[in-house]
Amino acid sequence: MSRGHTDVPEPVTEACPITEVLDRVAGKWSIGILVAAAQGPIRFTELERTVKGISRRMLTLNLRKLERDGLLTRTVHPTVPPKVEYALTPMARELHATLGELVGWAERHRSAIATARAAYDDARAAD
Amino acid sequence: MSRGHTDVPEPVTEACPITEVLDRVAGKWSIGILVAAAQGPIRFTELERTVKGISRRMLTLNLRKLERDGLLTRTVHPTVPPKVEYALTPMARELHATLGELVGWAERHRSAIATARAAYDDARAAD
DNA sequence: CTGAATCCTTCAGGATACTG
DNA sequence: CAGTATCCTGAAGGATTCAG
Repeated sequence: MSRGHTDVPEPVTEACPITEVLDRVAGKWSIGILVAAAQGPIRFTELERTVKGISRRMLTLNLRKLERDGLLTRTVHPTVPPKVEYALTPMARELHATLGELVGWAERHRSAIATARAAYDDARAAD
Repeated sequence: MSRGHTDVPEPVTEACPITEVLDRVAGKWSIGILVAAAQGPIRFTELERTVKGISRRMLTLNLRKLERDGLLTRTVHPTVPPKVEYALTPMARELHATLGELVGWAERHRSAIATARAAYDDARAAD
């Protein structure tokens, strides 16, 4: 959350369920991981390859966060070499489905947004 | 987006509509503003009071971003003192509705997540 | 009232090397 | 293979001041 260096009591803002979801899904990678794991159980290295651009460190941190929130299960197979599989929990599958709605919105309005931006930008460019 | 200081071409990851939405709604405040404005046209100072904890700077920056993306309209009333009203566009209303789905998810699983966390945490506490 | 500008702190996240 | 441990940078965001 991070509220800077001051320490005002922050009277409101909490108890907001939207913030709750977003905090869970925030960051550059959480969703990518969720999507990659949606296909079925997936291994660490597979994730590293599938979620393009992610660093090993960020992958680990995000996996831990998602696991902690009960969105991912981590299964260690005591073989050698080690094999660890991550899978979505039912709760996470629901989330994944709901995110689909957002994707729908994004796809429907993608071009409208691009247009709005262009308009806004060259309205200011015309100073 | 910020990809750190390296400059790898980043072959994939883009064209992802989820990232598109999230980028638009990301940050601590965008959603709060959207929600506050969902009630109807709202003035700068009202937003400052409604979105608890936001700084004037962040409010301005986020308003500009949302306006640029075509999610908010900004209407200046040439009175004195100046009066500026912000309102959601139809596109933003749709988004607001869709976000409701996420809120639903959050509310349904809020306690499950809390439980998962507690379990995870004291599983490690028991080293 | 509605901002824009400046300065400063915190933190997410990248690179890399090392371990069981 | 599946991580952990360091170190470092850029961006987000808070405080404050100035201006139309």
